[in-house]
Amino acid sequence: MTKLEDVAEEAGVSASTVSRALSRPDMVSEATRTRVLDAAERLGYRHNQAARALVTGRTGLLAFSVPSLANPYYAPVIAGAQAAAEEAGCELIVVVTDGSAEREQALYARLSERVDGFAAAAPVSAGTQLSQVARKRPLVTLNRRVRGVSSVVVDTPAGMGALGGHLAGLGHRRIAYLGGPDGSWLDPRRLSALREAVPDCEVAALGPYPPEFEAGVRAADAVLDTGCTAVIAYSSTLLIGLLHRLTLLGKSAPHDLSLACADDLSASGLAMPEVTALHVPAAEAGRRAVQRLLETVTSGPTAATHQLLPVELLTRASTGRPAA
Amino acid sequence: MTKLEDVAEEAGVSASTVSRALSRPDMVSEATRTRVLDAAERLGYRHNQAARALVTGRTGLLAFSVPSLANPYYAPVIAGAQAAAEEAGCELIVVVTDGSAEREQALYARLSERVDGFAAAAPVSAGTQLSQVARKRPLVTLNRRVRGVSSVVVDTPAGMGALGGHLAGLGHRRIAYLGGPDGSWLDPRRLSALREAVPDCEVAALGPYPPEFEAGVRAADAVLDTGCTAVIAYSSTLLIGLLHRLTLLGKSAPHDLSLACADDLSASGLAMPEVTALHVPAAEAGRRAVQRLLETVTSGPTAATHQLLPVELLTRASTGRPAA
DNA sequence: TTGAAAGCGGTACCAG
DNA sequence: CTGGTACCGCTTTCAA
Repeated sequence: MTKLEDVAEEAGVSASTVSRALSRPDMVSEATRTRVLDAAERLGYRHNQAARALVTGRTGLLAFSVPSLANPYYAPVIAGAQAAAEEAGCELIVVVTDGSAEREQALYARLSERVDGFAAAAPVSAGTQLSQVARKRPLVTLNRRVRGVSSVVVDTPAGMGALGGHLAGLGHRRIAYLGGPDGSWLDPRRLSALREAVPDCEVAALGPYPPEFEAGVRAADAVLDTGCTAVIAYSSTLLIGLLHRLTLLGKSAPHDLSLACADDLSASGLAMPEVTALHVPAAEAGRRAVQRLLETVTSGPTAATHQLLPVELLTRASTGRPAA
Repeated sequence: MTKLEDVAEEAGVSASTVSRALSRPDMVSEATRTRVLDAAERLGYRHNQAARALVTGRTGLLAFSVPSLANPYYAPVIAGAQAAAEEAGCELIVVVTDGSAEREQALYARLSERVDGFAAAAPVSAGTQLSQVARKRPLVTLNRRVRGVSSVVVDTPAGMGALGGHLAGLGHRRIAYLGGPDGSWLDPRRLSALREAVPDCEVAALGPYPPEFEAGVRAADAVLDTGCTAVIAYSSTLLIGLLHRLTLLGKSAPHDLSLACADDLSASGLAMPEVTALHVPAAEAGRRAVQRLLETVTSGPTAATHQLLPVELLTRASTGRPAA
């Protein structure tokens, strides 16, 4: 591999100068800079991250943990995170936690000396544990807010409020909410927001359900049993399963039941069955989390920031007035 | 951070001895080994990967590329890969390529000096490009076979043959195959295998389709237009979309149409609608790919190996005799 | 079997 | 603004 010294020789300067020209361009004269950059280009020079990490203490690696990859929700989140990391010349180590606090803690322990920081999507560890981690390493949580830890949260609770308002406005008085998964920080907040938004309605909270097609299938009968005229599923895969089963039972939306989803459907490539849903800026959330993480990494510990990303209510054909 | 020297002091030996005790236990005496291990334990010593990488040239990082994370197929694949990497003390850098050859090449260029090797799931780059990469860095392909490059391939073509035999045995003579995605190496091989297995049948190849619910919805009419009595979808999400649309049209399986999936349904949490499908050892495939990669990394370049993993035909209620 | 010493490829301080 | 030099933490000769 071509190293600094090779470039130095090619450019007729010292290794230190090459290092500066590459990392702090403003510390060398215009002339040498171009000469060095030229030489580096000619030789196809690339930084040796290990060597750099050894002296700077920064590895250029970020850990990004997600509860699961089976939920398509995280596909755009990771895409956004990856894009942000790449722009900063960093790489993402994606780790799946299966929604287990132990696995989360294990990964913090295992990786804390290998990465510059952690982004944790929907972590289930105790708040105190997360604060602890944040004291040792830069940490940003996604869809979870902990005192003293920077976070990016998609405001689905507000979206649930809007969704509730929409349904109540159509005349619904009994609404079912298919919640889940266990340990979710957002889930109870969505439910509360919904209840507050529709004080005149009865809200039947069902669940928890995993974000899977089959869970939606299973949930259908429970939903019908509640006698609700509208149902909100917290995830798109859940909704699709529900939809499937209801169709099989000869129920159609919005005629027999209004159907809505508290999650984005576009990740599932779902526009065809026109389902009322919340548009969630998932890629943006992933991007923001990593950007914020990089700020902390670069500028050292600062006061925690909490970003709340708005969601948009997309009213479509699956919701309507309840049957008399 | 506690370093080698700290442990050395604690154990009353030199740093070199600690290094040996930790990395080549058989090179030190029983007594010192335990003493060193004790000391290391006491101090909570952890290797500094950067320092180690600088001298050994091995980073303990593996790149794992996948076309997409929206397809739940890759969730177990990555889980298996991650487990194998973790057992070897390595970390996985997961990169999404969106099925683009340029992005694949870009990632090889970007990462080739940062990782010990590459595992590429369903890469679309030209075979010559992949061979080229393999010459510079250990490379294992998954669901793609290239001369001279180690590979792990799930034998879905054989599975398609079995599926075809099953359908033909039931009396089907016109079978539709919903294929995709573009650039897939396996896809044409599955189609050929199907055709060979059912020489008496007419096989209508539809597609390519992306592995999305909505694509399945859209495909339904095309399927009905073919007048086929059975349909095989290449991915589970596609199948679910198809199933939804067919149900909506009042068609039921297997009465109106036999339905099968060339992909595993369990990743989608799908057992309820009893769909005939291939069971694909996805986690095992991911695990094997990484294990083989690690072998190459450890033992240096050896002859390429090609592993073919069998799939299992799960015959369920969605397939039956065609309606007279 | 063990210790001393020489780097691995960079960065950053210190003179000049 | 530039070059010389001392490390960063670990592995690996080379001697003892």
